Amino acid sequence: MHSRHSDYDFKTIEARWQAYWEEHQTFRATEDIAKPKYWVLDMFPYPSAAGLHVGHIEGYTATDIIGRYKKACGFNVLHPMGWDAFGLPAEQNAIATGVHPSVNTQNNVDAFKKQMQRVGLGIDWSREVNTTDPKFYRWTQWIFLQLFKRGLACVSEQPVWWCSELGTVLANEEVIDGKSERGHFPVERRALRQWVLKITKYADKLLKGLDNLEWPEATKRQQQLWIGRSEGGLVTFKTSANCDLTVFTTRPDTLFGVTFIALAPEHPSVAMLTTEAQLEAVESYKREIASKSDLERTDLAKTKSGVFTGTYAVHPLTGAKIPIWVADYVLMHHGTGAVMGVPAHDARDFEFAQTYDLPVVRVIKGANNEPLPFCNKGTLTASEEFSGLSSDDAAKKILIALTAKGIGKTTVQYKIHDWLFSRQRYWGDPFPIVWVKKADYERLTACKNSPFSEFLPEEPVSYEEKGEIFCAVPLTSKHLPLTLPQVSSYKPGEGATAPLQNADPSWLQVRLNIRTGEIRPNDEGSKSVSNNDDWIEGTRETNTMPQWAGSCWYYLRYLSPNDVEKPVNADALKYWQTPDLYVGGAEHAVLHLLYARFWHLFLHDCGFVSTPEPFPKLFHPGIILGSDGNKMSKSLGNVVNPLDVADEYSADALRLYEMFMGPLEASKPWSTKNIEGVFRFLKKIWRLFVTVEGTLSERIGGERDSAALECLLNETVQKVTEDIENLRFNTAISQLMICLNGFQKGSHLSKTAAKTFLQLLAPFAPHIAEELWERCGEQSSIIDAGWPKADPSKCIRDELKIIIQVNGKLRDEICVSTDASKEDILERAKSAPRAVPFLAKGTIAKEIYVPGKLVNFVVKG
RNA sequence: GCCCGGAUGGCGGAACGGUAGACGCUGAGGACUUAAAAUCCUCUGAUCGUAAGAUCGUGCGGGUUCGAGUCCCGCUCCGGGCACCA
Repeated sequence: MHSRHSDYDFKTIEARWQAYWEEHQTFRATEDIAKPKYWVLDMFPYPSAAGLHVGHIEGYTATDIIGRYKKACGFNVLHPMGWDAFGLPAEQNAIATGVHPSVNTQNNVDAFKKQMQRVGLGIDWSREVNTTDPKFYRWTQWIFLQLFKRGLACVSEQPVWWCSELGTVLANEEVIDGKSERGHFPVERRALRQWVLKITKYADKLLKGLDNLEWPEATKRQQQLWIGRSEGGLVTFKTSANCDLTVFTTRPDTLFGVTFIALAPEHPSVAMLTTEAQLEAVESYKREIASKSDLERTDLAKTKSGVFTGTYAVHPLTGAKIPIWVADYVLMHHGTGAVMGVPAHDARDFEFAQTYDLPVVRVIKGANNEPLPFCNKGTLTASEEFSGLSSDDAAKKILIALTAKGIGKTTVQYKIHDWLFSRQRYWGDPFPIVWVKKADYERLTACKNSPFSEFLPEEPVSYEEKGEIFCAVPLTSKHLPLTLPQVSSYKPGEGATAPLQNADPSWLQVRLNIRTGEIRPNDEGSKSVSNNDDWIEGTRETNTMPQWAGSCWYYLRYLSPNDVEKPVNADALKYWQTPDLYVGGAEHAVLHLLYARFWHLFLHDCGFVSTPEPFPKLFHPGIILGSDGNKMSKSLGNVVNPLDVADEYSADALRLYEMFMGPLEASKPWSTKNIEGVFRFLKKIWRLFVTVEGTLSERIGGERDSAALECLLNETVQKVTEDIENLRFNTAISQLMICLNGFQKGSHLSKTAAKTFLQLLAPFAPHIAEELWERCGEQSSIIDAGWPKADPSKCIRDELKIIIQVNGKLRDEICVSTDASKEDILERAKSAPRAVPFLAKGTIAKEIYVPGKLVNFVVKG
C-alpha cells in the first residue's frame, strides 16, 4: 500500500491520535453527576469470522459522530460496545474443528475490535461486554429465573419448527418460507418439549408502549402488526353431536350470514363431531393434511380444501341447521381453531363456499350495490331485528344478545404467540434448571427456608414422560453462573436431543440438598455420603437459550459491567437511565427490538429498572450495497473491508465518505470513485494549514476575516450543528466543503476561524482535526475545546437578492437594500430589464410579494 | 393480495410550497511540468441559437395554487415487510 499524498501522512497521524485517545482515556465515561449525560448505543454485533465490512461501519461512525459532538457540547458521553457472541456459526465451526467455540469467538472479537479501532471509533472499551462471558450470562440466567419465578417461563410440548440440518428447533420468526433463516435448510413440524416465555401476557403493554416512542413509523407499524391485536367475540354453537363449538369472529354483525362452520384439521373436537358415515373421509383428509409441509398448506395460490363431518350446528339466533366442515385454511393456533363461515362477507369463506357449493347469504349492504364477497362494513339486511343497523352498532348488539343467552362474549385476540425460548444447541446460555420427580419436588416445596425457594414459582413447571411427572427446580443466585460444561461432541444427538446431553454424567445427573442448597454429582461416591432425606435426585436441563437472550438486556450491563451484586448497578442506572439514541438495522424491527422491550418492561414491573421502555429513540441506517448494487456478500465478491480502505485513503476519508454518500437512512451503493472526492477534500484541508515543509501555513494568520468569510463561517457553524442534531451528515459535510472552498478563495484566514472549522470537522474526521488543532498551537484534545456557537449577527447581509417572476416563471433578479419597502421593490421589479418584455404581454392582474425572497406578477392579456 | 418506503442530470445526491440540480464524482478544455502524477482554473440537464437568450425538464395522467420535485386524487415501476390471523 502506498499513501496517495506524501505530505499528508495519514497513517502516522491516525496511529498517533488513536494511541493518544487510548493513553488519555478520552472516551472513558464516568458517572459524573455534575454533567448532563448522553448515552449513544449501537446494536452490538455478532462477531463473525468474516469480519466487518464497510456497511457495518456506517452505523458505528454515525454514533461516533454524535458521541464526539455531544462530548464537545459538554455532555458526559457513554458510547459502549460489546459482542453478541453466542450463535450458530461459532458452534458449526466447533463441530467442524473440534475446537471449543470460545476460542473461535475470541479470535473474531479481536479482529472486530481491531477494525473498529482502526476507523477511530471513540468507544469506552473499559465497558466492553460479551454475552458468552460467564460473568455476563450469569445475569442472563438470573433474569430468566426472575421470569420463571413469576410464571412467565414454562415448558410445553408443542409443535415446533425442527431443522434437522441445523440440528435445532427454530422460532417462528427464524423460519422464512418454510426454510431456516440461517442457511435456508428445510424445516419440519415436530412435537417437542420446549421452554416458552409468555410474551403474550405483555401483548397489550407492548402495543400501547409504542405510542410514546420516537421510532421510525414503519418499525412501529411492523410491531403493531406483529402483535396483531384484534377485537371481536366468541360465539358458541350447539351441535347435533354432544359437543358445543366456539368460534372467534371480528365480525359478529355478519352472524346471520353464517352458512357453515369450519374447523382446523387439528381441532380437538373433530373426532367427536364426525359421523360414522363421514369417518373414512375425515380421517383420510386429516392424514393428507398431516403429510403436507406447512409451506404447501399455507400456499395462498392453492384452492381451499375441506371435508364435511356429517354433523350440523344450530344457528344461535335463527336455529338454522349449519353444516360443520373440516378445512385446512383454518389455523389451529389462532382464535379457537374454528371459524363461522360467512361466504358473503369474507373472501376466504367465499372461496371455500364456491369450491364446495355451499350457500352464500348476503346480510350486509354497502353504499352501492357491491358484488360479493363484500368484506367492508355496511348496513345489515336479512338479519331479523338487527336489519338496518350499521355494522359496528349491530356487532355490539348481537354480542349483547348472545351474552344474555350465555353463548357469546366479547374478547381480544392476538397474533403474537408465546416466545419459543429453547434451542438444541451447545453455544448458548445454559438454563439454570434441574428436573426432579414430582414427589421430590413436593418434598422441596414442603421444606421451609430451602435455598431453592428463591426462584420457585407459585405453580410448578412440569412435564410428563412415560407416566412420570417431572418438575423444574430453579437454581439459586449462589449457583450462578451455571457455566457450559465440556462436551465430548458439539453435535446434537439423534432424535433432537441437545448437545449438552453429551456432557459428563457428573454434570448431567445431580443430587440437590433441599435444606442447604448444595448440589453434587449424582455418582456412587456422593450417594454414600449423602444418603439422607435432605437430598433429592435431578437431571439438568440440556437445552440452551436462544441468542436473543443476551441481546435482550446487554445495554444495561454497559452501565456496570463488573458489578457482582446485580445485573445493573442502581446508581449507574439512575444516572444513565436509557440510551438517548439507539442505532441499528431495520431487520431487527420485530425480533430483537420486541424481545428487548418485553424484558425491559418485565424488569420495570419487577422494579429493577425505572423506565418502561428501553429505547426511547431509534434510528435505522440504510444498507450499504456493493458497487454492483447488490447486497455485500462473499459469494458475489463485492465486499469492501474497512481496513483496506483506511490503508489506501485514511480512516478519516472512509468515515467522511460513508457519511457523505447520502442520507443515513437510505440504501446506497459503494463507489470507489466517489471516495476520491472526500480524500481530495482532506488533502485540501491539509494544504490549507500545512506547507510542503511541514510548517503551519502563513495563510493562517491573526488578521481579521472579511465580512463575507465571517458570514460563511457562521452559516457553516449553524448548518453543521443543525445537521448533526438531525443525523443529516451528508449535508453537514457538503457545508464543510463549501466553507473550505470559501477559505481557499481568500488570501488569508484568521486562526480563530481556522480553528472553528477544525472543531466542526472533528466529529467526522477526528484524526486530521486533532493533528491540525495541535499544529495550531493547542495542547489538549480538540474534543475538549467545546462546540462553536453561531453568531447570527455575522450573517446579516446589507443587500438582498429578490427573484422576479412573471406568472410563476423566473425572469430576472434585483438586489435591494435590506430596508427597502415593498413599494420600492415592486417598482424596481416592474422595470427589471429581463422582466419587462413579459410584463408588456398583458396587464398585471396581481402582485405577490414574499418579503426578502421574491416578487411574482400575474399577467393577463 | 395487504402495509410501509422510494423514483430528481452520465452517476451519488441537494432543495422551509418560492431561482430545480447545492456538494461530490465522471467527462471536456486550459494552466503548471521535459513528461506523467498531484494540484489549480473554466465548462458540464436537454433542445434551438454565433450570441444575447428562448423553450422544455424532478416516473406517468389529472387537480389545488399567483407559484408544485414538494400538497391532493388516480396509475406505473423498484425496494422492504406481512401473508388464509377469521
